[in-house]
Order: sequence, then C-alpha cells, then structure tokens
Amino acid sequence: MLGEFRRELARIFEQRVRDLYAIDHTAIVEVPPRRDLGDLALPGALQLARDLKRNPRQIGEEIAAELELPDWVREVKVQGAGFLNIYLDRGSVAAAILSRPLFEAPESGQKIIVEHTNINPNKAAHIGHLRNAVLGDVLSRVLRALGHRVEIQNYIDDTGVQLADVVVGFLDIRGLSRDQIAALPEPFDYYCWDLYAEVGAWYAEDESRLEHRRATLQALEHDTGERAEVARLIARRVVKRHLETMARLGIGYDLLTHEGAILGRNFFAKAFEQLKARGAVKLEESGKNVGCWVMPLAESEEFAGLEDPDKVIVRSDGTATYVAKDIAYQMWKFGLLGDDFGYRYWDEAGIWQTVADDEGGDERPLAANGEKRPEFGAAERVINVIDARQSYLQKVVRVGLERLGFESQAERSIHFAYEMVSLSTAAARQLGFLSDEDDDEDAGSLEMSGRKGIGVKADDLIDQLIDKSREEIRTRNRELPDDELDALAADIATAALRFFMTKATTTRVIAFDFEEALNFEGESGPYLLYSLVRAGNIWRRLEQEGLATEITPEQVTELPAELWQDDLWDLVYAVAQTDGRVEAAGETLEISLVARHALDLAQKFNALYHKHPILQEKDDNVRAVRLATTRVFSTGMRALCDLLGLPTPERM
RNA sequence: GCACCCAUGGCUCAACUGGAUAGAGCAUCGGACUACGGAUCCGAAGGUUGGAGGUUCGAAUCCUCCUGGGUGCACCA
Repeated sequence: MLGEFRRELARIFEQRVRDLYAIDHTAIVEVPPRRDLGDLALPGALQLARDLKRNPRQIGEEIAAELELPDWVREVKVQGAGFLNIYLDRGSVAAAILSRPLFEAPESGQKIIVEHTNINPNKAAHIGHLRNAVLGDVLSRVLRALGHRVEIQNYIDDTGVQLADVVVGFLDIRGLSRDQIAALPEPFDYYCWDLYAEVGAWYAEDESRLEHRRATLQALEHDTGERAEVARLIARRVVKRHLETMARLGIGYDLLTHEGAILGRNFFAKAFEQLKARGAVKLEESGKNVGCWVMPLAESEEFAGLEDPDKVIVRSDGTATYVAKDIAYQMWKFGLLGDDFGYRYWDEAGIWQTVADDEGGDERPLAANGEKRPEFGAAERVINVIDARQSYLQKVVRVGLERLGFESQAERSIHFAYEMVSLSTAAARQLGFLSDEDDDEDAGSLEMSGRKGIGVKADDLIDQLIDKSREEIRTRNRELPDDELDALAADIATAALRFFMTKATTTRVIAFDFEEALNFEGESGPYLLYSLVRAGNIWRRLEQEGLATEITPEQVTELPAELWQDDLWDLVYAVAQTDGRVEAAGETLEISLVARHALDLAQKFNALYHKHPILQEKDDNVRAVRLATTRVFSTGMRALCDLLGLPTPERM
C-alpha cells in the first residue's frame, strides 16, 4: 500500500525538480529512523546540492515551497541538512488500507518455477523435509502475491541409490514379492523408514552385498525387469504418503517431475550433445577419472583451489551422474532443450506428473476432470529450494548452463539455500538417539540421517502438535463437537509448525527441540492466530451490544486527526508497510521477513488491545478510531497469514 | 588443505542490509480493574554483540588475522 504513496511522492518531487532546475532526478523515498522525523523522507536535496553547487538546505526549502501535495500528506518539513520530511495524514492512510489491495501486482510479472520438497521416495518425510516444503510453499505464495506466475514442481528421484537400497531391502533382505509389497498396510513410508536403516547395516556386515545395489541401480536406469517394476510401486506408494503429509499443512504442487522420465525421454542425451558441441566436457583418457566425461572447472574462479576441479558428468560405465541429469532438467525448465515430457494426471488432488511415454500420443491429454493441461516449463526464472549442503552441486549445474552459452539463464537460475534441521541434545535424548551416558553437555546437536534412521518423522510431529492443541482447547473449557475440535486442532497445529519453520533466518541451522516447537505462547503461530481471533471477538461483542461493527473508508477519513494517537498509528503504519516487507522477502528470498512482520503486527495489536478497550468506550469518535485500527490490523494480518499459509479460525 | 555458513543476555532468535538508546520470545521474579477470553498484557533482572586490529562522522553489520562450531570439496543424490 505504502509503495503507491512512495512512488507518487517521488513523481511529484521529480516533477518539481524538473520545473525548478530542468534536471532529471531520480527521487529516493525512505522511511526515516525516528518518528519525530516524519513518516517518509526525501533526501533528494542533498544529492542535488552537488550538481547545483548550492546549499542543500536552501534547495530543500525551494522545492518544498510550492510542492503540490496529495491530500494524504498532512505536512512537509525541511529538516536536518535538507531532508524533506513528510508527515502523513493518518486517517487517509488507514482509509487507503481499507479500500485498496495491500499489494499491487506489477505488470512485469514473470513465469517462475519453484522446485521444492524433493524427498527421495524411499522413506517417510522428516522435519528437515518440512523446512524445505514450508519455505518453498511460502516463497511461492509470496511470489504470486507480487504478481508472478508460479509453477510448483516436486522432483522425484525414482532412479537413484536411495530408492534402489529400499528395493534391495524388500527383495533381498525380506524376500517379498511385488504383490506382497503392494499389500503392506499403511503407513507404508514408515515401514520403509525402518527398512532403509536396516539396509545400511546389512551392507556394512558384508561389503559384497553392495552388488545388489549395483544391479538394482542398473535396472532402474534402464527401467527393465522386476526390480524396476518394484521400484515404481515403492516410489508411487511413498510419494503418495509424502503428498498426504504435505497436504495436512496445506502444501500442494503443480507437477511431479520424475527423474525416470528425464532418462526415459533421453533429455540428457540432448544436453550432452550440446555440452560436447560446446567443448564444455571432455573424455578423460588417463588419471583416476579415466573413461569418464568430465566438465573441467579449474578456470572458474568459484572452484579455484579445489583439489580435484573436474566434475564427472558421465561415468565410465556410460551412465549419467546427478549433475548431468540436473543440467538437462534445468535446460528444460528454461525451455532450452527443444523437447518436452509426456504428462499424465497423478490420480489424487489434481496434480500432474511427467512420464517417459506419451500414452496414446496425445500431446495435451485432458485431465480427469476435463480441464486442459497447463503448459509446463519454459520459465523466465527458476528457483530451486535445496538445502545448503548441496551448494557445490548447484554451482556446478549453473556453470554447466553458462558453458552451454546460456549465461542469462544461468543468472536466473537460483539456488534457494537454507540450512538443515538438526536435533537438539534434548530431543536426541528423548528419542533415544543419544544415551544418557554420552551427555557431557557438549554433545551438541545431532544431524538427522535417513540412512541411519535418525530423525523425527513429519507425521509424528504433526500428530503431537494436534494432540497438544486439543489439550489446550480443552483447558479453555471450550465445548466443541468432535469434528470441529479436530478441525480447529489441525489448524492450530499447522500454524504452529509453519510459523516455527519460517521465523528463523534461512542461513541458520535449526536445532529442533520439542519443548520449543510445542510452545504455543510468545513467538508462535498460535499467538498470531489468537490476535486475529481477538479482533473478531471485538466485532462479535459490538454487534451484541448493538454498536457499529463496520466503518467505511470515508468515515475513517473524516475522523478528527488528533484522535490518531502515536501507538495506534504505529500499528496502522506497520500494516501500511506490509507491501515493502513482502517485496523485500521476494527479492532477497528471506522468508523470515514475512513471519517477523506478522509477529510485529500481532504484538502491537495485543498491546493496544489492553490499552484501548473499544466496548466500554463512550465517545463515538474514539471508539471509531479504535475500531478502524482493528479493521486495519485484521486486513494486514489476514493477508500475512495467507502468505504464510496459516489457517485463520474464527475462534480458538 | 581449500570453500561456504554460524558465533549477540541462562536458552532460542531479531536488528529495515552501515544509522544513533542492540530489540523480542522462552526460563526467573513481581504485578494486571468482576475479561472486547490469561494461547494476553505491564514491569524487573539479565549485553564492553567469540577475540585482536582496521575502514568510517558512525560498525553486531564491511575488511584482515585468530579462536570455536557446522557443512561441503565422489564414477551418491
């Protein structure tokens, strides 16, 4: 909202400078550090002083003298070295928030692909995966609010070692048949979780058993035989569970991209031809990488100093590495490959998936509900939500694009890196991953590992959060029918979890702790929801008392200016700045800015709630100002909750 | 060895990307009118921002070195 005002002010200022000095000047509009310096500040006179070789203060006075100002400006003061400080008309700002959209969709909306979640389809999702999915989901919501067209992809590595290992577990350790695997009861991903950890130990006992892995991997790559068929079944069942888990938190996808489809469609072969043609890869004829196609990285500054600056792209057995497949995939995302996937509807939830074959040759098959399939890929910007440990690989992929001559695409291929989630010492101990003996306090946090079966499963955590929510609702003596209780508990749990995952800066490792995650007080999702519920309660009570619950923007504008006290204005102005905060989050990919801003609004509102009661207030105008503030708050908070994906129950 | 990330009150984190008095939440202690619902609010206590230099009118923020912790540097993803 405020962005509009800022741009308008800049225009007025620039026009005035043109009229006075015949100079094309680009005005800056900032928010001053202290409120007594106004609500907005134009430091332009300071810059002009240099060009005009005159005192900045005088220039400021001159510009300010006959500035044609909109009615939402109350006063302009020339202060300090020559700053033009703008004091806004508080009622006008409040009215504007109530009458206009909080964000404006810029005309420059881009098509952006956001890839997130990307869990190996061989075990249950754990809380580290939740961080990824929540960040990706919130990022997508933010980008959409900023006017971009976002396509959400979830990459499924259905031909990799991790899946192969579970296949080995089912076939070679358990000796189960395809049908027996298909008949296993839910939760299938939990079963795989334990089995996967077992496979690691099984290999360790006898290294020759790794031959099973190799054979399975070959079968998956070439999509042949029983092993490939079993792998498909496992991947499908596990992915189904992952989607269910994420759906509990309101996280969805447009397209599931299968690695198998990249192989099946020979995407890599196409990319490889281009890499060879460009001389970006070479066949190693000696040394430890003999027989491999490698991409030399020594010339790139980013990789200088590496012991072995060459990256293997094609193994000596002729198979492609992950990086190779990912380069091809990135090219497809930008529409640079000259080929497309086949697509089919993934039966649940209106999600599409890529397939190797075209199934009947229809290039644009209809979805089950008759809707046309959207055009996937060919984005202008690509954002991959992948944890920071993969930074090196992501860099290699990017360099790959550069070497292919797609420099501008490489620039617009962004690795959204976030740090992992580890287990706090307390959590590790509670779960039995640390014995009481190896305390020593400096045991530190424990890294999660699917391979070792160390971690907190996402569904377990969600279940715990829901139980905790139920308890909390019950202590408040709320009598609710069972279905409403369940729905409310799920909402609160979702809010708690999503906020927990978004409030931390992405560059920081989260040491997961049960006590902290299950705390619904203070800086928590439920705290945010509660503030909105309170606003709703006010209106409900006003209605009961037969008092006005609505206030129109026109009425807000007409309220006496002196009623807008500083503390009320602080909240209104914070809401007005929401667009700027969200834009910053979209530009810097720092999602926590949105969460922090929401928290800031809630804290301000809760403080006012106690200080400025509405119901008992006798003066109609005072009540109206407070009501308007509550409406403004609710508008802002609701928008932020949407961005963060927090449900907003009426009561709790 | 090289590269990246982190270090802020007992604990978990902020600080609008270089701005003035370093802010919150947990935990601790003390309070809140017969309540617009205590998932709240007000207050107290707690900090020479890991250390040493440097740049700057101004540094938690930028630079250099050091210390401690994490991660990465596969023909695994």
